[in-house]
Amino acid sequence: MKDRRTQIVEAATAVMGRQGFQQTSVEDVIHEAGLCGKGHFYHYFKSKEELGYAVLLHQFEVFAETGLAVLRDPMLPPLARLDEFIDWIVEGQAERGCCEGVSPCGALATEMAEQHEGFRKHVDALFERWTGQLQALFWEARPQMIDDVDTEALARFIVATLEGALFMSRVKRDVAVLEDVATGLRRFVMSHVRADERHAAAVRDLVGGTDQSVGKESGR
Amino acid sequence: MKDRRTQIVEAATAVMGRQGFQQTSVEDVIHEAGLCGKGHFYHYFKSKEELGYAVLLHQFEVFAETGLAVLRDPMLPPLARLDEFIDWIVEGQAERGCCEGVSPCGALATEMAEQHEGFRKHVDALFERWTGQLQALFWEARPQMIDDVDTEALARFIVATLEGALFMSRVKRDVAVLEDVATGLRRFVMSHVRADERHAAAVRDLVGGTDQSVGKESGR
DNA sequence: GTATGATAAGACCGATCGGTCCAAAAAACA
DNA sequence: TGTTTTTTGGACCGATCGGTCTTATCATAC
Repeated sequence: MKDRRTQIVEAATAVMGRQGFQQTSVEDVIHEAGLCGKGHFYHYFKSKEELGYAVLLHQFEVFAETGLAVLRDPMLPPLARLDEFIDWIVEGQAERGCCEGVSPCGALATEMAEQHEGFRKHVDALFERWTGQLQALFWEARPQMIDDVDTEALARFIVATLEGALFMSRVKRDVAVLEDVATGLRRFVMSHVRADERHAAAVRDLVGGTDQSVGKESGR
Repeated sequence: MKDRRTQIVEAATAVMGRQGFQQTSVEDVIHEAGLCGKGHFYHYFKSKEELGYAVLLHQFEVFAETGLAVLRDPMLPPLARLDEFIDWIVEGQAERGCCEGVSPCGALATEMAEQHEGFRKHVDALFERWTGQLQALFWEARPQMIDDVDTEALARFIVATLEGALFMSRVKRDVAVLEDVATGLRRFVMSHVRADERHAAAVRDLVGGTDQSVGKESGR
């Protein structure tokens, strides 16, 4: 049973995901949350800005609990987890028709980061967690990888590329872009893996595979 | 000698690059352009939206004339031009301290694309031009490249990655991210080049190079 | 019963902003 | 000199929005 506050945050996340932060008035949020009167809203939040932080945080938690969790799945070898994670991103975007973003920096976070310093730092913090998570994964996978891999740079490359592809597919309203980029990204990661390890638990169909979206499902 | 209209557009591009489209009032633009009275502004523009289109277009032209032109430089072999172009992106971001974006989808275009359909289509159009330009480059470079390269996918990969890295470096206020990604990107492109061609006119210091920003200058 | 706090409903204020309109000065042109 | 266009400067309108405040209803706990 959720309390009112989280109910409001979830409603706000939904409506702001559709319209953006600026474009959403607190009355929109109130209406979406099904409550009546501003008094009620301001009983739970000091200001719209405070709501903004809560929405950002909520988005982050959703992303961390569903997406980043895949990167830690103890049942799979590290590189397979990365594969799974990329799938998860692509599938999510496909399901949503490339609009609103589950991604840490979907339209919403992107907009808010640009808005003011406080929001920017929150978004930055998630980038940090995300790349950190990937770095840990590569650290774990280092037996399979070539020797001089800069894990931090590699992690950031992946984040930046996915982020850019997410944005691009949003603008083009076409998942195909993201799918192609995901294929390229797998290939790129593969080029950091020892040749004699490339068959095993590692990245699937590194060349020519175009059907990333029909992969095995993880518990979601 | 610029006419008033373009003077206004340039002022608007500057101030909106700093504050965003929504956050910039027409009075801000008027002030930045050094003219007085709204009447004067509305003498040249029907609405703020019309100004928005003009700003977007202006940004595109700047990007096309300075950035995309590098990709067509007839004095250099194709892959060297790509190298030069990546340099240009990194240097631009470094000069601006990772804030406002010369990039086609700097903060401004990103925000506006999300704003309404018309803006989105304009941004999409530039993506198309940009990837088209890259595709043409790879087509020209095909003798040096391995056989089964999907030039469209490769071009889009580059655009998405640069876009994402630009955004990420903006959020982190740190060019290092972009520099690392650029290095990775060169490596990725390199993996599509025939092994026996990797020395020549092609991509510079593909491995371990960390000083992309001190490259040779092109006429800019 | 009564005090407390959640809920409902909405009037209201102050500020911002996009856009219109007007009138007078200045400049360009005849 | 007279006419037209540009420029100036700002008042003003209507709408939106964030935020405050008030009043009333309802449930719960003590």
